[in-house]
This record gives sequence, C-alpha cells and structure tokens, in this order.
Amino acid sequence: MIPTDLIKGSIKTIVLKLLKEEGPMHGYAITRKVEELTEGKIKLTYGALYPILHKLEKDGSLVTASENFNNRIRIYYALTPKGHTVVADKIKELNEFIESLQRIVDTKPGLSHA
Amino acid sequence: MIPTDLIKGSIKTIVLKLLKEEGPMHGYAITRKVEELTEGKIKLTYGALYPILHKLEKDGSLVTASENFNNRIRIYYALTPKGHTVVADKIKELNEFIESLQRIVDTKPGLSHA
DNA sequence: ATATAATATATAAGTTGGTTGTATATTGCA
DNA sequence: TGCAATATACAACCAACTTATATATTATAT
Repeated sequence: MIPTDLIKGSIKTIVLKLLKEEGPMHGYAITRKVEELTEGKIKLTYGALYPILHKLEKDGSLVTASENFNNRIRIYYALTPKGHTVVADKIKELNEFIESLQRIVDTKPGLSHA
Repeated sequence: MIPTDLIKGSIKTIVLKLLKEEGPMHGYAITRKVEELTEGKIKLTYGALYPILHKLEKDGSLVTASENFNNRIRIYYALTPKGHTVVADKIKELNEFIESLQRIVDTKPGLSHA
C-alpha cells in the first residue's frame, strides 16, 4: 500500500482519467477500478472520493444519473464537455509530475563532488 | 510549474534522495538542485523545506554541520545510517507510486464496455 | 549612492485535502 | 443469524503544506 500522503493530490486526476477512459461510472466502481489497475497499491477512501465527485459536479465537470440496480441506488458520474477539458489539463500536469519524479529518482551519484 | 497539491507528499522523499546522491547539502542548494533537475517544474518553498529538514534531524535521519561561507551561515545536512535506511524505503514507495500513476495514465479506452 | 536580486535560514498563521468514524440500507453467503 | 460485499453520505479531525514575515550579507545594476 502506497502511503496516503503521496497519493493525496492526485486523486482528482485519477478519478477524471478513469471517467474519460471507462465512460460513466459510479463511486464504488471507481474505487474497484483503481485497486485493480494498481494491484491494490492505491485504495481510495469514500471520505475522499464522494466529496471530490460532488465538487466536480458542482463546478460543472461532471453530471450525474441515478440508476436502480438490485434495489441499490447507483449514481453514475459522466464527464461534461468542460470535464473533458479539465481532464486533459490534469493529465498533462500529472505526466509532467511523473516525469519530474523520474528525473529525481533516476539521479545517479553526483560526479559533481567526485 | 506543477501544482503544489500534486507535489506535497513527495517533498520529503525528494530531499532525502538528493542528500543520498549528492552528499551533504544546505537548504538553499537543495531548492536549486530540485529546480535544476526538474527544469523549473518543481520549486520547493522554504516554509516547507526547513521544517522538513528540522524534523528529519530530530528523528535522527540527518545530522547537521554549520559552515561559514562569505559571512553567510550554511547548514549542511547529511544522512545518518538511519537516514540511509529511511531513504531506501521512501524511494521504494515513490517508485511504486510512479508505477501506479503510469498504469492509470496509460490506460486506453476500455474494451470492457465496448 | 541606492535599490534590487541572489544568497541563506527561520517561524507563525492559515488553508486544504485528505483520514477516521459514523450512519443507512440491500444482497448474498456461511 | 451474522458477516462480507455493495452503495452512498457527511461531520470531526489532522498533517502537510502555503503565505507572509523577519533577518542579514554580497553582488549587480542604475
């Protein structure tokens, strides 16, 4: 399990990216998918996930549609056109972040003080 | 510039990793090096950096040595044996994190709902 | 002369993005 | 009968930052 502090800031981007690739999803399915993709290394908590989804809905990045499945309410979240713009930006940011981290972890013992 | 929320949790690991590869460094030099390695995409703030360094010193991961350079105090931070253990763990975590993020951003449109 | 940028460290106050705990409700399995 | 899985929601709390501020020297530009 990757510690929560490391993951914190990227949850929103992860959620948006999944909705982009998988199409409309409900909250529970999002947590399952993240666990599946990361082999259990990233687990979203509902206390983090739902506030993020609600916020994205409020700001117009997502729209919701309720569905009844086996007497359980499922609320599907789908990207709006605005959401598609937002996710594109966020993924770009995340890629730059990943690249920067890699440059740092790939740094080999400095010749600078050899 | 990568937004701060994304970087937040990884600052401690970045600092430790630099000290591992570059040897003892002072705070200001750490911020320079991070900017250099990431081509200005990651900039550490002193309000974040110094508290982290002080904390790592307190917990025995770092030791300090003061030096006078051009009438400016420089405080060099160096990894202790404990610090070397800590940084190894942190880098492992960071690599898992990077790998997980890549799996998510590399996800292509799902065949799952084709 | 004078101001500004770069060098160098430090800390208090405030924000935010989460965690943890709790509540509710159905289905399926042991 | 009870536990695990499915499904959403929110209030209280906390840690890790940002922002602002303070201090002090050296180098560069006007």
